[in-house]
Amino acid sequence: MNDRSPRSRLARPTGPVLLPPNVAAEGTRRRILEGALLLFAREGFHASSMRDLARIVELQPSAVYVHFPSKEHLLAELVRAGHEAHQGGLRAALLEAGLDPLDQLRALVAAHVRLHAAFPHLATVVNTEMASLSPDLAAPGLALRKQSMALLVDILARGAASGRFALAHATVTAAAISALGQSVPAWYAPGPGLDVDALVEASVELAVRMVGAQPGPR
Amino acid sequence: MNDRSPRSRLARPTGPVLLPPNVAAEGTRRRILEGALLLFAREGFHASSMRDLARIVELQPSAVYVHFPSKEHLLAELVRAGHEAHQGGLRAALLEAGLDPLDQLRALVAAHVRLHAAFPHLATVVNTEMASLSPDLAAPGLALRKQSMALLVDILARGAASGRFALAHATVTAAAISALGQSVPAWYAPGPGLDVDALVEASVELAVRMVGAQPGPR
Amino acid sequence: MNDRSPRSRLARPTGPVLLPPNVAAEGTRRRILEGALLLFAREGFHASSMRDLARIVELQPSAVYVHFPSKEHLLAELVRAGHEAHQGGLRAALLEAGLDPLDQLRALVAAHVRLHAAFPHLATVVNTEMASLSPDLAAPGLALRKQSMALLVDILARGAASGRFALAHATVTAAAISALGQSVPAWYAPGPGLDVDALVEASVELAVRMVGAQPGPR
Amino acid sequence: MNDRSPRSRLARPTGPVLLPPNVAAEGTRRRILEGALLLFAREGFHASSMRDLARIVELQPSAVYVHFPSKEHLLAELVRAGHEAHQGGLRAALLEAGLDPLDQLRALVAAHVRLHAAFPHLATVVNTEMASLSPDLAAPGLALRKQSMALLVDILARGAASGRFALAHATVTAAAISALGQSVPAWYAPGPGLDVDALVEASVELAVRMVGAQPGPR
DNA sequence: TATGAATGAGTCTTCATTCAT
DNA sequence: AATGAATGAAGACTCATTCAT
Repeated sequence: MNDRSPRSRLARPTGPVLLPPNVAAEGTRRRILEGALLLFAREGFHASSMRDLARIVELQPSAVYVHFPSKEHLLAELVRAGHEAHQGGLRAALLEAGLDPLDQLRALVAAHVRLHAAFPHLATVVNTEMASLSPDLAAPGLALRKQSMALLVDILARGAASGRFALAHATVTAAAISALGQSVPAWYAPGPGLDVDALVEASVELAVRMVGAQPGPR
Repeated sequence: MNDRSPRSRLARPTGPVLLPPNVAAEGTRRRILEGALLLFAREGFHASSMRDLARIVELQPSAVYVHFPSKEHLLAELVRAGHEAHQGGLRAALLEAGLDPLDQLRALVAAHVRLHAAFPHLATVVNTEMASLSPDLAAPGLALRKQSMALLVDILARGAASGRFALAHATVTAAAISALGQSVPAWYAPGPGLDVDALVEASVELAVRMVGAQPGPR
Repeated sequence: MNDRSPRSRLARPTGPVLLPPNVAAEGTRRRILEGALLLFAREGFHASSMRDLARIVELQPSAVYVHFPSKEHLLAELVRAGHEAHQGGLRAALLEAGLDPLDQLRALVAAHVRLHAAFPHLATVVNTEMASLSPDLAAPGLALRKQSMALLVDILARGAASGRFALAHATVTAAAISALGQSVPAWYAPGPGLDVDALVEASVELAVRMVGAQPGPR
Repeated sequence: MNDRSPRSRLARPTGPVLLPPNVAAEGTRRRILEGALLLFAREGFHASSMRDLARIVELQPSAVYVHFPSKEHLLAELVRAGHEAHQGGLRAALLEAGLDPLDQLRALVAAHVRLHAAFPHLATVVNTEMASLSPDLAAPGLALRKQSMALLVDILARGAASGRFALAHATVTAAAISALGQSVPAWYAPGPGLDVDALVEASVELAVRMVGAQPGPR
């Protein structure tokens, strides 16, 4: 899972995988993206300077512009990648789930939480720095985000309609489940105390409780 | 939706109450604090310039420094006020609740959510910009935050110990309940569709479900 | 010689006498002058702010303007006082000396050095900060300075003409004697190792040697 | 009196040599250093702004920071260069002098005065603006200064011990000789009236008289 | 006589970005 | 693909000074 292969002595191994597999970038371009991700996640977009980034990736500031046209485009690329990975992860999970809304909820929440645990930096940047994007560059992400939320809302609606869920309040429940995942990068660090699978399992259980799942058909 | 009534030019009405009652500032100092709150919440601390702030409060940038020694101190003051209001709100709620952990949970969650709904700008700033504070200025807030979390964790622990709660996982549950309130400013706006009381009620219900509350003693 | 009398509890005794007797200022005005003297001597005129000064004299910056119209006028006052004290000191010394150029030289150098040892802060300010004065405010000081130099040059000239001195070079000698005194504040601090009288005596001896004094008439 | 010959607009002739040979800087970096030297010498460090400097060297203020990290570092570089040139000049002179303290004194004073006459701007900055340096940046210069003074003090001590000198007072004599050179930039300008060689010769003679040199061995 | 709030110009420095090489 | 020098705007903050009280 960690593909660090021996590289030239100039290589700067990045340790854990920071970017999801849907990011195609390689070489310097990828290093810049990873540096920006780390930097933006740690300092925030506006507190990060191109000089800081250049230092991290051991390049001159001007060299960054060979690969990305602006600081904002860097952020846009990360936000886009993050949203697509998220959306892709949710859709893939739903595809493997059956038609039962409860199964679908379990699958969706598991994927949602797992993604936030696996890519905490990216999730942080996506969730806290999208406001720093101009409307044009933010639009695609916003659309994906809306779709992801719709996925959850739809499951809740169908579960409620079928009597499978006893919702306290659809919107509030959706928000709570969404927040459950989004808050993960803020507090969770994988470790012996709580591994990712246990985190996911507990989160799923909480979601199931929140929707007031009724005894199933079977 | 904008209820600012026509007043004298000098009045500079601030519309809704932005700052909790524990903020003692008056006059220009208060106006600066409110302007900073609005600005920091909307743009983020690092994206907000003292020039912007000065423009908002209709002062020269240098005049802001008559009242606050630095931009960071402005943020620190807001963060401090926010944390104290939050802590105070939680403690007051607990004081009125009985000894039953479930009652305490209800009271705590209600206060937590209500505060986030009543002071969304302040909550946003406190939750997203504390990292912009130097360790010295951040410390008091961090301490309060820890205490607030301990309040919740403690209730969960006592409820679990007494058999009143059937927790899926204490830490995850605490995080989920905390996130439930913290996410409110990001999506909720009081309106006919969902008033604050309904939001609070639904939130409390979700928390109760999350802890797996068992039929009470009586 | 130190006239510190008991004053109100607000009084801030200034310790050693910083200003020569020809400075008439009293009360707050004097305290400001002394504070400015200390500050300008320590930090330099341009590195000293009115806020710093106000802090030193425990006043608000605006209160300083009640006594002096500007920062530059403060400096001008000090420079004027310094030059007048210097000039006065030299003239008084000459008055007591006889007609012999060597006696006059002794008297002049003694006064010159003694004044620099007695009022080192003032001498420092006068010698290093006069360039910070606008031509208008600098003019009186410049004139006095010229006169003081003329006093020395004249003695040298008369001594040379009468065969009493065997000068190496009139201008260079005058400069060296002048510098001999002016450098005192930079290195000398009264103490057991070298008291003022010894400093003065040694300095006079050096000057006498520099002019190549010949065996006297008698 | 102004010998700048007509050259291309871009040449920005600097006229006389302002910096000693031990300053390696070239191109823009050197121009900045020279501009800063002129400016600091004329206005004083604190009265000189980076804008002023940028205007002098025909650059944007920000471009100065490409070459020097701060205004203070500019000063530090000048002070360092000045001290090293001074120290180097003194040592070189002593190397060529024999073992006789009187010869050594002559050599030392000649070098001391000649350097101050040759690089008056640098000497001015070194002597008057070192106090504007933070302790860290001032330390190297302070150390060199101490060594230079020790060179003189040592010669005096040896001359006195050997009976070659009849000192009035070692410390005062050393201070006077030192001041003799340091005061040069304040009053001396090379010209037909007094050329550098004559200045040096006269200065050496004054120093010789000050130490009370006795008839030599030969 | 002194204060507290305010001003407008200025401080040093950093920013994202460009461009010739 | 990358550099080093440069730009012009903007950053936070300080300055000397004013003025109503």
